[in-house]
Amino acid sequence: MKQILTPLFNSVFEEKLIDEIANFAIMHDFNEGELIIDIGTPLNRMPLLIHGAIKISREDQKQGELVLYFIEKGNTCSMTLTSCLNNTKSEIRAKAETSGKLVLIPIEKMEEWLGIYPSWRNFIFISYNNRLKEMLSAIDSIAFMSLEDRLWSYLIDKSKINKSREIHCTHQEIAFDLNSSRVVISRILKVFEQNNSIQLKQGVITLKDKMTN
DNA sequence: ACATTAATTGTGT
DNA sequence: ACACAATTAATGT
Repeated sequence: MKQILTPLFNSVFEEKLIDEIANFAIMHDFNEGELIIDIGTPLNRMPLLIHGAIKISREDQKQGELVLYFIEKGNTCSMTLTSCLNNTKSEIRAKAETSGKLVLIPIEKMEEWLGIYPSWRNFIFISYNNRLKEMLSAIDSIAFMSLEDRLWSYLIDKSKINKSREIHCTHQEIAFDLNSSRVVISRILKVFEQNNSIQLKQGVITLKDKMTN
């Protein structure tokens, strides 16, 4: 397991810490679409993503789902961190966007390491900050951005994550992620297509224009 | 290769 | 938001 961890984390963690992780963490492979954490599940391990991407979303009282952000390799989800530390249940849902691999770290260890390894402390702290920022922009997008803009950044996010200009999913699924209706998404996508920033096929959306990195 | 069906997407009200 | 039309993909014969 160490061989897998080292290339990703050797610039972040000291070697001794990587050894510790290798000793105590459990490796888990997952497939696209797999539900990794659901709302209300108690958390006894902290996930650390190795490959692939995970979609973090929140659910409304009724049926509405709303995507908060995506996690990429080398990161963890700070919402889960909070839940782990407080020993509370998950407030979010984590679903695999692509297939991938993650390691699960027991809570006791993650707490123990906080006191021992500065690099670990740092990592947790940075993760918190990053996610907090993403949360803020998620809030902004809901509160202030038009659906059109939200959809656009959603597309950009997806293409970044899959490292491809091709996004493979139906309008229905997007609508679900953005907590909107399919018809609306279709209409906006149609506009994007007419603006020549997108190409539309059934089940596939291709970004043509600039990458707004 | 063609017909049938289901799923996805487009449009008007 | 809804209903329905049109298009595309999947499946059987």
